[in-house]
Amino acid sequence: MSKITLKDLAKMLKMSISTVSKGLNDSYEISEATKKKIRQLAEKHNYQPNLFAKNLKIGKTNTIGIIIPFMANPVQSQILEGAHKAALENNYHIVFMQSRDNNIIEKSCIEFLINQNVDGIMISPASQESNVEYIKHVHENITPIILFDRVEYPLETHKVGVNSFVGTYNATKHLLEIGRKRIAVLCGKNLGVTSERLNGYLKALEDNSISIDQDLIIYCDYNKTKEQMDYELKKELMKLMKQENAPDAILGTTDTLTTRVLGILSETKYSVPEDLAVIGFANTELAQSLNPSLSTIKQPAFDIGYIATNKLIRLSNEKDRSDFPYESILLETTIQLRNSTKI
Amino acid sequence: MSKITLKDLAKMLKMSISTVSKGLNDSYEISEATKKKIRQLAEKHNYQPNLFAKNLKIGKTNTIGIIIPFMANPVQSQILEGAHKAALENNYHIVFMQSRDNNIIEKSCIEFLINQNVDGIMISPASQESNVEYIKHVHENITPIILFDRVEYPLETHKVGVNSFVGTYNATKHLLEIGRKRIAVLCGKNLGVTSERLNGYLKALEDNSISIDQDLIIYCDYNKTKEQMDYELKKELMKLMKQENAPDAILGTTDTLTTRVLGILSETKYSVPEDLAVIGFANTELAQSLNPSLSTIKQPAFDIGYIATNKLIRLSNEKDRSDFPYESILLETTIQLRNSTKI
DNA sequence: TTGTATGCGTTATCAT
DNA sequence: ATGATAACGCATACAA
Repeated sequence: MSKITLKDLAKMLKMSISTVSKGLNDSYEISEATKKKIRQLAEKHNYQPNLFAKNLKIGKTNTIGIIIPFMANPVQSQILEGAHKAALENNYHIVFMQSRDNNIIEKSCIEFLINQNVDGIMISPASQESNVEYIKHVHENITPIILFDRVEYPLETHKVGVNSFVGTYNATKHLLEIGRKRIAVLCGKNLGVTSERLNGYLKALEDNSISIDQDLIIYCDYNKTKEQMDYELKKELMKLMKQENAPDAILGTTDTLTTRVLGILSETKYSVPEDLAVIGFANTELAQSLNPSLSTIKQPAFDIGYIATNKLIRLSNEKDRSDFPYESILLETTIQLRNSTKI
Repeated sequence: MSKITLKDLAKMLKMSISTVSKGLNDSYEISEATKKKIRQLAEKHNYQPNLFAKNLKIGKTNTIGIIIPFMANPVQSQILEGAHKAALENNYHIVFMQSRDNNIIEKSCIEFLINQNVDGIMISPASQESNVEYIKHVHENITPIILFDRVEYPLETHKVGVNSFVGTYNATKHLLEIGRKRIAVLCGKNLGVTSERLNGYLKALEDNSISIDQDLIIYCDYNKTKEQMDYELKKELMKLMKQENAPDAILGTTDTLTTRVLGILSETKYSVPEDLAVIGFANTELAQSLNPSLSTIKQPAFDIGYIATNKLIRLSNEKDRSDFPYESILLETTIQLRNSTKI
């Protein structure tokens, strides 16, 4: 029941190994008649080339590395699902690593992947300035790197993410349309996605002639523990709510922040959406199980993974990278309005 | 910047390739002095053996296959995280596949993994009777298979899952303690985990002298679409609620069912926990963001993945599998009581 | 204790 | 159009 090899096929066909190899690789040197015979026998025995031998010979691994912050996270696992599909279709393997939003772990992930001889790396950076020099060095000298998800990062390469600006712009616009005027916005400190998402919010206010109040912009530090983050966010929020000019809506710029703030609010006397309308980035199916159901900005996470992986695989096969200029692909988000922003 | 090979090291050390190889593999044939020299140089140049050459030679791939129903699912992705850690620690790779709860896809996943020459396969079966004969055949003749998560499946092998019985027993007991007597239970049709989880529920009722009402046992068909499933579950539930003897609590035996029923209830006039207390299997952090926060039976998903992977790796390295009898490891669940079951 | 030679399953170069 | 042979990097049986 052991694997069939070229040698086996050659013996059965009474041909040489190299003829069989060339036949299966559709070489112009082999006659159609022979190719047909070879293919038929290979098919019959379900011949599968030994990837280890092949890769050893070719010097490629047909493997790409993917570095994500956390895999047990709805967006990330959906991205991974898309990446998985693309890899499968191209006969590639994936080695995935988790940076846990930590620069040092991130670097060791990259080093590990390089040692694994991957043909390329996809990374969603731990932060806007994590390992910039090192990543640049790897990209230029060792193996191609492309960015996904968190694409606001100083590296010239392919980037696949979402149009953050439009997502928060539309969400903010919606809040204004239902009559909310004091919109608090939750941002990730040092997170690459923050600036564009904040810009969308600011532009929407500006376009609707609402003055901007810096107090309504709340930054949360992802480097702290969940408990610490929740505690600080709650404090900040409660301070605002007690002011004369209390907010009447909340916009979450990341999945994490959007879902956590709901838990925080449920512990307080403020109700959603009566006191505070809530909308934000969130990719969880659970949004509709929440009470009230949560209005969300949904990212095409699967597509991000799928497209990015295809890009990387193609890039890793280019002889000369300068032939193909780098692209930034920003997919559009979709807004799902539910009860948390009901008028 | 290309990789350093044994040949390079040998040249620098003025030794033969085989001496260096043996030295690095700590062979008894090599003197300590030489070993030391070899190791130092290898360390200095960060030598990493080429896995493709090594595997080609050894005939092992150092790769295991993992088949899960869906990866973008909290429990599954947490299991995968544990598996990932174990694999990393043992210098193994993971190729993961998704069966999408479908027997046919499941079979093709197995075939794919066999073609990849994996050293073993971990599987969470699509259903209780999916591909039984084929899986048995693979396990006995091709590559070892172990079961995780959904371990109620007719195959003699290592199994790593949770103690389903105790989980639902305790949850049911809790519902009784807070005074609920008419507990509806949501089950997955044809799902391996169902029987034990249902048994836990039944035993708890029995121990508390509550008579069993078959009408309160609701089966949901995982082969239908989400919309269809939701529709049918809602209908069933509403029918019960209109009866004289309406249920006053719901127990969900899977993550999917527990979270979905919340969404369904929020569309009705019935409130949680006043009309219906809700508790069930669920591994999502979001449980506390829900309103009311959801009481859950939590599975040690990370541990399941970690332990199962270690088991499989060890099993794949046994010369004679019969030396080591198969084990069934059932980890305990934990119950987190929150507002959805408040008295 | 160290070195030489062989082969794992491919692909590719060079005959024939 | 087909076949013999070398090489990829490694481990190992055997020779020295």
